[in-house]
Amino acid sequence: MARVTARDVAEVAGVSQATVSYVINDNPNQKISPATRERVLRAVQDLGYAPSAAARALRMGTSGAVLLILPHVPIGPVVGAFIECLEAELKERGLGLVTRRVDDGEDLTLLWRQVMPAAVVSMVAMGREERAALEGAGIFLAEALLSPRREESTLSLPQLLVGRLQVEHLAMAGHRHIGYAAAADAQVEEFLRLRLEGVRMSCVELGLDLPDVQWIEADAAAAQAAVEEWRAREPRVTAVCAYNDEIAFVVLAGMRRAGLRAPEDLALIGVDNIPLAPFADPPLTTIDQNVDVSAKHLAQLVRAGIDGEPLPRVPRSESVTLVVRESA
Amino acid sequence: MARVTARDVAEVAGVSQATVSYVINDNPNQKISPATRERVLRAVQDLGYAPSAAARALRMGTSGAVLLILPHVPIGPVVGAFIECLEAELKERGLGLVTRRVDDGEDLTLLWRQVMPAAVVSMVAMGREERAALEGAGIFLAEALLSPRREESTLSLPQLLVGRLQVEHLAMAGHRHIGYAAAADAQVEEFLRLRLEGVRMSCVELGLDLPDVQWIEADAAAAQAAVEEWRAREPRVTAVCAYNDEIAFVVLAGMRRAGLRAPEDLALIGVDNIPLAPFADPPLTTIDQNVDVSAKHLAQLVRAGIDGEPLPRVPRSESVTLVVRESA
DNA sequence: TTGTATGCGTTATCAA
DNA sequence: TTGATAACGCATACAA
Repeated sequence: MARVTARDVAEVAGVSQATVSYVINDNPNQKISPATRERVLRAVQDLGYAPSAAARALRMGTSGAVLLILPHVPIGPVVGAFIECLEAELKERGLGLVTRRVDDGEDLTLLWRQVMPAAVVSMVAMGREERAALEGAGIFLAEALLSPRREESTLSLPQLLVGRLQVEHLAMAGHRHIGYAAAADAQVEEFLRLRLEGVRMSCVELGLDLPDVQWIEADAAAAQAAVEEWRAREPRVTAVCAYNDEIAFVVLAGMRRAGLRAPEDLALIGVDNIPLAPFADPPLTTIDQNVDVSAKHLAQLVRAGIDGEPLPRVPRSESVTLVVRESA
Repeated sequence: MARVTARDVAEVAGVSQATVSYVINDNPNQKISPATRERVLRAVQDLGYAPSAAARALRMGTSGAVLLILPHVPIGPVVGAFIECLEAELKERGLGLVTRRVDDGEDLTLLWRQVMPAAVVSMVAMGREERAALEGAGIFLAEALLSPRREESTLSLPQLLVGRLQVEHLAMAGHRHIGYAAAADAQVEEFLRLRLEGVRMSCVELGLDLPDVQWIEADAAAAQAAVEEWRAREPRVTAVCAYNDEIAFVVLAGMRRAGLRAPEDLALIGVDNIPLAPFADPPLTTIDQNVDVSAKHLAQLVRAGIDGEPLPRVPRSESVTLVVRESA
């Protein structure tokens, strides 16, 4: 059962292969008589013809796909939602999404040269030459970076701001001595660094002590120890920023073991607003990164970039919002 | 900045384009002198040459990728882990993974004809002709289905068993009247149906009453109402199977509002063993589907299938294990 | 309105 | 050991 090609279709329909191509692609500067079109379409149906993506890509110089380059972070609810949303948005615009996670040393050039995407959405920073090469190849680049950059097509996911918002909320509630619950996972090191930096900056600006950092393993007993460290400090830590909501859940488990309640004994604020955050005990106050709107913006950018239209004005920096529940 | 082709490399290296191809692919039945190979490789380096995936795919008749076909379910921690693991396993074997989520009516044939994968891993059932067509096209098919089928290359993710295990554990603890916390999400309908069916079957076999089903929205107050319904039943429901761990968290939140504790007032068991399960209050007893071992098996199957080797003997049905913590 | 012919970048066959 | 050459399936400029 060999592959059905446009030639087979042409033969059955009694037309030339070119005509098949015209019909398939609704080529605008080729008028096709309704009768021929009809015959061709029927033949396509009958034979179950599907154009070869490879041949098309080879001919067109691009696969038409959008390549999403992700750093090697775990795919949790947030990254999942981001991919899901971006995928949906692009699909609506007739674009397919190919997702690739890359390791640190990996050669990005090789990657996009292979995939031949029409556009690249990257969450890892690309070097100067890399960007030039992409431009030269006619591939539109949209970046979604943790550290902001002043480019038209770059929007930043402001991790620094995330940290600041956490502290501001706690300071507003009168806390002066805060702790930081860091994730002991090398994969998220970059995120952690920036969020913690944001926390530090904010502490300095607001005249608070620097955060008291504890590394949290996925273990309630260890978390309990960390919590007790905070409580034993002089002066005592009264509020904690968690790296994310998962860590916050672990901290809550530690507090429970220590017989402590949030926010009375120790206030707690997370990041991500995962679906389970409202169901923590107590419901988790957290920072929402609104990745769905980022995805929407990215999709708009990509769409315009591919079509060569002027880029829509999209916020340089995505909005990050505080979600107040009960834990802080 | 036009694309760097094998011809450019050949020119720089002072050899023919065919030679470049030989060197690149380590063609076994072509001896290349070390000197030539060296020159070619240097030229490749200098020009930053990367072979065109499209051209290669066109020529070879396959893109070499593995196509993962997923139903349109939300990408939570479990599906995320599955993808992640499968991706890693395949990468280890030099295979790339292309993930596609398909809607219900979507034409799968079109999909694989376009991607030209070397193998397809499908979580949606394929029709008889579809499978024949794939075979004809020389594409290896491995299925990971919810409903088992007796094929060599099909392994089932036994959702029925998941439900049974939940009930068996509860029955063992002496519960006779159990409730079922169903997810009110149309996307997971298929999973829900099967898990619930497993619960029903097990109830019948063990001589328990049929489960008392409550639909749980993502809302603690609503969950509280559901919990109180169970408690008001005559005879009273003493244990609940949740559709998954997320629903279990919601039920726990509802119980908390109702002033009830697990397992004393109401035992609770989830499914999935998500990372947060140990940190619920109380820590969640649950069923682990071990998707990582499924992924491993699938990767083995795919590898053998592509290489035309005899398929490794792999369990027809994946193992599902009970993880006992404190909630039941 | 339709058909003919060409090239996209590879790999692989065969002759040198 | 190497090089010329022919597909692979498609889109399009150009001829009819």
